[in-house]
Amino acid sequence: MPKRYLVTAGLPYSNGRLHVGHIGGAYLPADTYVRYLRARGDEALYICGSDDNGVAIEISAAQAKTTPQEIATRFHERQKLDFAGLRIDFDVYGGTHQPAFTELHERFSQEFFKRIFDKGYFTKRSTKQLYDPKANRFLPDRYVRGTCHHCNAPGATGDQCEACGQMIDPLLLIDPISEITHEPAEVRETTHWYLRLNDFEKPLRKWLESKRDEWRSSVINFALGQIKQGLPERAMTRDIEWGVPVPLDDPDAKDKVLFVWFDAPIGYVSFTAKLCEQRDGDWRGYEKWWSDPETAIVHFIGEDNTVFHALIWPAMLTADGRHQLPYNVVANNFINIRLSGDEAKVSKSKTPEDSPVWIEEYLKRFDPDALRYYLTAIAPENARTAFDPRDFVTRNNSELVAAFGNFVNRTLTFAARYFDGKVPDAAAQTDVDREHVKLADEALKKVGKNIEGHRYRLALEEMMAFARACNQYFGVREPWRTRKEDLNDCAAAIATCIHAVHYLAILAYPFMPGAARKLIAMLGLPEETIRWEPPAPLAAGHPLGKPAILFEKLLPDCMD
RNA sequence: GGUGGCGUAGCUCAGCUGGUUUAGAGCACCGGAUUCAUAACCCGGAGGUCGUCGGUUCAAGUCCGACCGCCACCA
Repeated sequence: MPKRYLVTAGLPYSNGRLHVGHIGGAYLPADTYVRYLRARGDEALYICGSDDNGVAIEISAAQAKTTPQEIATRFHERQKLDFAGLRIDFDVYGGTHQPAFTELHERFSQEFFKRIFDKGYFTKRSTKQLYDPKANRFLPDRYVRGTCHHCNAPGATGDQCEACGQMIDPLLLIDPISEITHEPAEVRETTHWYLRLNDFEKPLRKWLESKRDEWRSSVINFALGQIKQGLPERAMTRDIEWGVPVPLDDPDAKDKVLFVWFDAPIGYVSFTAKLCEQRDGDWRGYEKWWSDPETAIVHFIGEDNTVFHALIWPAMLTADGRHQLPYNVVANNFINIRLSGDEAKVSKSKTPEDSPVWIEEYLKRFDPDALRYYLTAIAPENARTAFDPRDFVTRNNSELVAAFGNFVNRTLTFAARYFDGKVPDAAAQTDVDREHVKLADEALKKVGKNIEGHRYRLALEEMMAFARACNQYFGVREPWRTRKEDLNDCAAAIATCIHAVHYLAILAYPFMPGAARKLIAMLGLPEETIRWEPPAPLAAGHPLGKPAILFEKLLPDCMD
């Protein structure tokens, strides 16, 4: 058993707004996991931050006639607010090019690169690439257009021809034009450093095989499949200005930066170091988290990042040799959206700007916990799923409001009205009552086990199954009847229901921290009492807080 | 073309290493009961030859093969 956990979620790229798919895919399950670990009593850190480097931000900035730094910082701040609004609580939210983090991050990245270089794992090689003489820069494939060398159709981009659907070799494109300046592009020679991933095939395969029982099979199968096909060399440097300068004393390294995917995962390490510096005044504290084998490092990512987290990053770590490999890589698929019946990807241009699938918009109008609940319920753990606004409303109303919230509400209003807002005496508890408490214990175990296995959907269902069982129990015990016929029996039933509410607060905490907090307050308890263990029954006479609506009911068309 | 995934009630999906399941849940639907509760809750009912065909097995949504249909990634 690991002694402590370091949890990361894939760094969001800071050139756009966050939507529900981002959250449900990585940040929310990771947050849920960390909350659970802490409630269980484990030491855990949750590390994240923005990925600020790379050509896309450089080009966004050029188009918006501003600087890459301005773009990166603007979206960094907005994304940070989105996370906070959803109660996704990182211990540190860094950024690979944010003022407070840049210095440490560049140093870590450059030293990392240098150590791998010194060990001889890079191959230096020249290639030809398209160049925009007016913009004075090499052009990524997407930023070139020309006539297709397969079918002679105009307007093909450097990666694909829309007319014939074939892949384009940008160097063969006829009359290539830069998308940046709309001037003709020319071929120039450039030099890059390639990481020989094939050098690591054997250790990576062995390591992945050892994870077969623990990891999601899709991640293992994908990674092993890539190794089987043979890992290629990959360029770890780029011809752009915005990024971490290549730290080599070589004229060919001038004006080049590290490939974003080289420095981005190092962000996990440099942000940890920054956090240690902020907390304890010494950045070196990060070693406890990254080098001590008693720490388990768990990466949460979207499916598109699998190759980097399961192969390239582990290869980098192996080459460097100073840190341990990930304990688990939890990859989720994408979440599409279903608007007016059609399923589609969230898109900056096609998704309406004020659609609640954008987190900024959602938070203006709705409860963060409702979204956390729904995104966990549709978590894309085995396959892509779709965010459907109408389904969101239905599940909010029929599950959170009608089942979970209703049980809490009927229990606490009953206690407020007929027992003076105090916990009644449970002395007359029956076997039925004790059975119900046993069911609660089982729910706690099952939900915990499923979270440990990264089966969040199932875990949430188990929580809801218990909430439903609570309503059944309430119906069986009929306190509204026994109140008039046998007050002691009624008291025992309501005391048991209050105990069950306490269980629900604990069960809900990893998924819906806000609701859990409200429940704890309604139970008249101090906030810090949430521990993932069977709660002691509240003493008879314990004063309860004021009952309040836990989840708001939504109108069917409120998301339209 | 290669690789991986998916195809189970009207809808959204569970069913992990084959045998207590006569195939499950939620929603929607129908009937009933109840009044503590945000017309919420509770009980009952209806609804599926588990994509198709073949195979392995005492036993297959669950394993194997072929095929059909969707999707993603790679070429």
